[in-house]
Amino acid sequence: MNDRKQLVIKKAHQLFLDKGFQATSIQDILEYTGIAKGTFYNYFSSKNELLISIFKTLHKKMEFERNQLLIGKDPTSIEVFTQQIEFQMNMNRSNNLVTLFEEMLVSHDPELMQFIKQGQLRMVHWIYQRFIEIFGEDKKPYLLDCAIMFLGILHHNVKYNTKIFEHPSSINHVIQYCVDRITKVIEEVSTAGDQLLDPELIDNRFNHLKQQDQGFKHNLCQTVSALKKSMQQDQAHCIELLDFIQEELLHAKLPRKFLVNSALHSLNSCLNFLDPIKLKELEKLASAFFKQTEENPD
Amino acid sequence: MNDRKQLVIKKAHQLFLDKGFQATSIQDILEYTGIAKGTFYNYFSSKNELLISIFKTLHKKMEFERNQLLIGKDPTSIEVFTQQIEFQMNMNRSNNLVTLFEEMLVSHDPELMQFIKQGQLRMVHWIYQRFIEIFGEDKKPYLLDCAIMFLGILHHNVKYNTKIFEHPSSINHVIQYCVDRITKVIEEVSTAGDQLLDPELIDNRFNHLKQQDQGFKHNLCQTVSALKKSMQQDQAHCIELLDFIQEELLHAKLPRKFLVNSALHSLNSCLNFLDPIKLKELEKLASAFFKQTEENPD
DNA sequence: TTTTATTTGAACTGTCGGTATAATCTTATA
DNA sequence: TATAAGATTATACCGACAGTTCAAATAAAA
Repeated sequence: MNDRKQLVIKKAHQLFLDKGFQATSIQDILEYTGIAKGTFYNYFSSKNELLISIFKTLHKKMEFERNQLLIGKDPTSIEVFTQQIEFQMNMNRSNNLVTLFEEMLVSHDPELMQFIKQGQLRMVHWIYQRFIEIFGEDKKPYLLDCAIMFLGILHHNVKYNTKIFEHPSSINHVIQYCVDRITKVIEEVSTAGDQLLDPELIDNRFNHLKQQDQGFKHNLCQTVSALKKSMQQDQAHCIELLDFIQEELLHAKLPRKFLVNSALHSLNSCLNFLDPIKLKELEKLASAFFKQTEENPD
Repeated sequence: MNDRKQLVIKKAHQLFLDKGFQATSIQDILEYTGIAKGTFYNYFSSKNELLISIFKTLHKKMEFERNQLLIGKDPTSIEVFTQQIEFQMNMNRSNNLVTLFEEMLVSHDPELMQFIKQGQLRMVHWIYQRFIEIFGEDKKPYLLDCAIMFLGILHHNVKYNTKIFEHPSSINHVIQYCVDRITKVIEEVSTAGDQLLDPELIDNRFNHLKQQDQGFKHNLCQTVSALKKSMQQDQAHCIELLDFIQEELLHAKLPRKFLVNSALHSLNSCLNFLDPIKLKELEKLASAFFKQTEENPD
């Protein structure tokens, strides 16, 4: 994407944060960014499309950094999840995304509506998947409900703490409270066996994307963290190597096969510290991964 | 309020439900209602003010009927509360109030923003007060948090059940689920002793109502007891009437105006026993009371 | 019938999102 | 370096909109 266009996105974002989307006219954007009207309509076919561009940019950034927080951490740890939520809420707040989202809902533009609905679903789905990792597969039937309720509790508590009562309590405190609550609710709801929505509803929507990928991701994280746990002593360089492999396979645009293989080779010389079975599993995962990406390079 | 104006409010409401607020032009309203532009601006100073009028009308109706559901029922019963919520959610849904609310949030009109904030606070406050009745005064420190969370859970669950997944489960089922959940959360949170917001925050916002209410209470008791003292002889039926009025005005959920007026009328035929000045005062108090409750039924 | 209040409807202002286009500037290539 | 292709600018324009104004028409009250 053009640098200039990128700049327009950034500056328009600033304007929207200050004045709101509806209240910002295209003329405002032209003056603030210093481009001409013609250029604007070269970049974006409408004001709505500009808004979508802003959102896509932010969304990518958020997903990337949110996943970055998982690297080298235990995916089953609730504390890591809390940190991820904290990060996202802080980003939401500093970017006033909530307001922008609300404005999008109003637009009556079907494309925009679809986009926002997708975004909300992705968020629910992400929380749902993380809950499965954290609370275990056996709680799964209740975790879609709980993901939805968690978002409800979180947003309402944050809203009333900050906006309505202007309470000075830190947002992290509110988040911790919400995580504590949903943890108990998950316990309660799964012993009561009370289900509202079948998780298949959301599984079906997302598994066309990358069911095998989700499985792969899960297996990879599991295997890596199992390996870490299996270490006899604290082997800093082993941890570094494992983190690197996880990072490269999960988040790199173009994972470098030779580096991963080299890292695996190095790990093999630490067999006295590591569980050899799990290491074999990791090697299998990596080779399967590269086989698949070589067959299907997109 | 003018009948014609009332009709405009009703028809404009229909239009807003069909097309949305922003998407409905004033011209649309003029054509649909058959009034002239001049008339419109005689009735409402702007489109926003029309929206506020619509909301006030609906809000009054909702509060009235919601409180109607309590008459003769046990206010501590959770089932009655559930019915009240069901009624409100069904009214919300059939009137698409949620969408209208969202559109209001966007307007950037400070008056509108203030109005909606007030409305949301009143809803939270009502739930908070009902929770106190249902779960007891001892749980009070946690019930503001729980009222907020209940609304969060409820709205999110309803949204995802109906809008996003278009799940055919009845809304009453969803509501029951949410009530069950919050009941357990209240238990859990009060044994854990975990508080986020001090209920004083909302008590303080609404006690100005109570304060003027307190003044009224005081005057009423003073006047009634003065009347009793002013009686020349022991007039049992006068005392009964006075007690009835006091009781009805102070403690009835929905004081019956016609009964109070009838009682006052009867008392007027006892003027030879009663202080006429004090009786006039009592009549003034009663009429002021009903005037206020009709304007502001809560 | 006269007075008073309400309603009408058209003309007007100014802003908006979006279109169209001719003129100007950049950049890459021949 | 010259020139063609593409990007950018500036400006005029369109229809739709919210909101204003006001004199004339109409209805209601006296």
